[in-house]
Amino acid sequence: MKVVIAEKPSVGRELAKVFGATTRKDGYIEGKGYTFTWAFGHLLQLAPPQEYGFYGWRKENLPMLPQKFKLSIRKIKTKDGLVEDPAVKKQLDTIKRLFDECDEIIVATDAGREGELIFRYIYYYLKCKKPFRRLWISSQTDEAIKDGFRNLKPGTEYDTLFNSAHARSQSDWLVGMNATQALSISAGNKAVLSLGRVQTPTLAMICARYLEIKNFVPKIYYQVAIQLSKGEQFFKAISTKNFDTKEEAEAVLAKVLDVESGNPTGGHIKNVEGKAKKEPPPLLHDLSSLQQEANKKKGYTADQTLGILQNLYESKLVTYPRTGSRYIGDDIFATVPDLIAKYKSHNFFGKSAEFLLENKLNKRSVNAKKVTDHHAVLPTGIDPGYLPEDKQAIYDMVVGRMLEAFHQDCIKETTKISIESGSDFVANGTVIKTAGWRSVFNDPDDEKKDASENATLPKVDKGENLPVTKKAVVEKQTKPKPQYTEATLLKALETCGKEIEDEELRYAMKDSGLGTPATRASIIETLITREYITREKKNLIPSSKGLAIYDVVKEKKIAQAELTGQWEKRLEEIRGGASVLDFKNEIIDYTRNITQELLVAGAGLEKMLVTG
DNA sequence: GCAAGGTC
Repeated sequence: MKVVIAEKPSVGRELAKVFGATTRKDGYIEGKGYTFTWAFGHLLQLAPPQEYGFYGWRKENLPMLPQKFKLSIRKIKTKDGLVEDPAVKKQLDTIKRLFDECDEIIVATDAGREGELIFRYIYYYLKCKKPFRRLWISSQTDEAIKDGFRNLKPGTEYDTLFNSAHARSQSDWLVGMNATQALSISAGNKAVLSLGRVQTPTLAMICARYLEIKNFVPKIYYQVAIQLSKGEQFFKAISTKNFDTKEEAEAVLAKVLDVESGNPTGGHIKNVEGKAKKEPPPLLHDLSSLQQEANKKKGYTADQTLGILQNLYESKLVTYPRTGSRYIGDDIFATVPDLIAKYKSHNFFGKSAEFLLENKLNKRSVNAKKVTDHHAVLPTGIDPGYLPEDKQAIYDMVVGRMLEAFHQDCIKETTKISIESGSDFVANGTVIKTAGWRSVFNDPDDEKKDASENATLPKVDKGENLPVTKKAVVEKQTKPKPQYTEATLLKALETCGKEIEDEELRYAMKDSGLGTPATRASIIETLITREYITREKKNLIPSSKGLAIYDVVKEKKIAQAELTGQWEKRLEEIRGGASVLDFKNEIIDYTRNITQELLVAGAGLEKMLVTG
């Protein structure tokens, strides 16, 4: 018997279905000489400090550098504290029995670093010696699965991938556990002051933005605004220059040839420029883009959206949610017309669905090379029936985005009218000519609109002279960037690697950013639980505690996104066969340094924690 | 009491 182990039940069941295995047992499915079982993500984790004899939070224990890391069963919080998750324990027992009985294991965890780690932790924890081969697929269609099984790889081909995964895991433990204890102890051991490779740079981003806004000095400037009329229609134009003082603006205002100062047609049209602009549809949703949209439109937190989406996934209404890809492969694309057809008589999306069925689909979101462990989020086409409001809202965002993504470009026409009336003025306007994908929701254009922008402009010709019906000086001021919301923070976590100056580090982070799609919501929640940040309406604002910690760590590597870049670069080298030992030694060195530094630097925090 | 990673 061969046992196939997947990362999660949904994949295990899908594989079983393709093989025609149908005998459902508790925790696995049998049939056709195969047994299909699964994990629930990471069942095992690096054991906590006390399992190496580091009891309590004591300076004498630091830095904690286990000779050999141990694995322990994932814990859950109950009223009696942390206990081994009984569901995990049970599944692990099932896997152990199946591994004992089989003559070969086929590893079908997700095709990536963490997927490899999920399997290897189980394999080594169970002290299993059975041979294993690797299924490596990035699409869950029948064809891709069959093809993958015909091309199983030797398990050892992924040893270096496991090495890099293991190094990532241990490094996070070493730096995170030690830095957290060091800071907490030196601040008087009154509260958990957690630090980590991901959470601390995230906190730093929020604090830096907050301080930038707090210290922002707005600069006042002036513009002159005029209103012109063309027949019955009025439109607004703004001086092409900004003025530093009110006096300069008033001097320009005085020169305007408006009707009131005796000029019936004092607005001379110097030029009219029209341009058509194509706006391609947005890509399909990945988890992060969906969390951003849900935060913007409905105010849901990243964590809420993930929870709702997981729920929809468990009800089989949407595909796998924790994806970082906004693309699908050609195989999935082939199923899209049938999927769209399911919404033909939908009372809101029906029209869009019908349009798409009669027109060529836009393939912007179709690119197999950009599908990583999972493809973009799509509805499954199963009729959801009645859904509560929050689930309905998220479900509609998934369906609506699918319709948008395969829709046509939106065609806009921008018009720029240059006017002279004593001095130079300009009027801008944008008109949607063909709505294309924007017809799905018919939302107002979300692009930034300046106050000088006119929704529609009357048809005017070069050389015309029009009456200037109003004029005024407008006082304006420069604005700081806005505080982070969950939406803008998620975006920043995804893209922060792209702002790194060092080219190699930037490259190393090019498809990762800070954290992963599956973990970013929980990173935000951690910062809130620690009382480092609070939600104020949609904004994420640092607390005095958060700012005090930022002040202690802001110059240190643990607060920089670059640290992840450096690790990613080395981990990729390890995957390519480079020494694990060199990296581990560097991490141990760094752990020693940061621990020492924090044991000193945290002392100043004690007072803040007492006074609040 | 602690990381970051995965999932129910």
